[in-house]
Amino acid sequence: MRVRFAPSPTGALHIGGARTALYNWFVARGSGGTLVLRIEDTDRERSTPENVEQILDALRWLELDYDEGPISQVERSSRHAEVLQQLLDQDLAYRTTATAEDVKAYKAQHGADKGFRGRPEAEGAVRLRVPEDEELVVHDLIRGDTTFRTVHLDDPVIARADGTALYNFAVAIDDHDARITHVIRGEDHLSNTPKQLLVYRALGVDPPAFAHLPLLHGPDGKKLSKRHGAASVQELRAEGYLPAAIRNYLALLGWGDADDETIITTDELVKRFDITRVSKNPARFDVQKLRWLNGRYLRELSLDELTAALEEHTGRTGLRSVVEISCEKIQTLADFWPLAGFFFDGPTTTDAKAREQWLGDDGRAALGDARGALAALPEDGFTVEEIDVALRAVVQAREAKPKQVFQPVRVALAGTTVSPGIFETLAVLGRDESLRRIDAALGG
RNA sequence: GCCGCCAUCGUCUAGGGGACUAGGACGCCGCCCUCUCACGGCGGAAACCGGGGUUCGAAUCCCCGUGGCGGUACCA
Repeated sequence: MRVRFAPSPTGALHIGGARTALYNWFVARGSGGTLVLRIEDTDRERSTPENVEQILDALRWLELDYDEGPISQVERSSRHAEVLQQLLDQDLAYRTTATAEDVKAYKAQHGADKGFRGRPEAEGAVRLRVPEDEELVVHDLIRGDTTFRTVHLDDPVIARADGTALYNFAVAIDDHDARITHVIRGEDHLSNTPKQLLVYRALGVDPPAFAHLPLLHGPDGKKLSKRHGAASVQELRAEGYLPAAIRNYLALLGWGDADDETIITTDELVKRFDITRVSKNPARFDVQKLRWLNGRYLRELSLDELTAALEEHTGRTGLRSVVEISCEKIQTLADFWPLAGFFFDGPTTTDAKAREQWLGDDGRAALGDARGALAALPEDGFTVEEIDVALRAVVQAREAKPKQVFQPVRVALAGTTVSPGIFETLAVLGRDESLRRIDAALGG
């Protein structure tokens, strides 16, 4: 199999596009075939070299490698011109100056469901001749057969007046020349397929196999955008999601097999993925589930791996001991700093409500007792076990509930009521720093 | 408007005529664990869009309706 992924290089690799890339990759890898990249860059306005590079970078980050490409439509313009002239010579296509308004007028006269047929002229855009009334069947690996009648189809413009090729024309030529066997793309291309089928016919070649993926929407059913948290792979990366988790989540967004499992390794996915089992319904992107899944993947990393990932993400070093005690509390790399930043930057989050609740008269009294117990511990005895014993003794002595002692300490150290385990936090912070922070809290 | 695609819990899905008191996962709720938040464990609420057929029997097949989405560019 020769499968091709054709991103539209607008800079960001949209999540829907990432899923299409992933499915293409599954099919290519699963069949021992080849993944070819084809860049849809005939619209030079937005397809800058920088944008193309950003897409490739996102693909590499997701670890979706391609064997060939990128094929650039712009670079293939002479080939497109050659085929165009051929179709013109064979009278399979014709030039016309008819505009969109002319097409509208034509329909007003002949009926809205009648496709536009133009009159050949010496100049103008090139339109492909569409058979008068014939049934064009799109065989789709996911949807089965869809029939389009050519009467409804306008003669499509395949090249501008200046001779440059348009998408529906270029894509067929490029895919054929690249010997593509499988075209897997978004459902928004389904209606374009009959036009491409006509181009293949004019070329006198067999079309590839098609599979049209259902579209992806945001949680509200609308088009996915930044408003929904993230719309591109680049944004997911910035928010600290792992490539493996994204691959797993995206694989399941529109596909599932009889096993119905949720956490599946990429290797297993490649083996199991079956394009014919892809869902026909549009799916909604649910960040909640991705977060959960990402948390599962995060917790499967070794301490060293997670530390390295977090140090790269935060740009800080020396995170290991803190990572060790907070790893089960984060779902993305971005969750780490808000939770554990206080270890390094001090209790900067001034949570007034927390101070009010836990550092009132009772709290300060408990904190004072806790300070005494902690200060009694030797420098080299400031361990989780010893701190545990010492603090629980304070709880006993005060005939208090554990949290009545622990929470004031937590607020003094972290500035908030949420942190890793209090004994672990104290041990990692060390005796001196812990006492310093407690004194600061008591003094304020 | 015209052409086309789609329709199972809030979300992602399993299901392909009897195995369905419709299964799993996220989320939600409750309980357990517990120093907070989590993690983990246990339990719960929660769906076949509507109407007609076909059939002994329909979530599953057909038709209509409704709804959602896509295409309808000298964009891709």
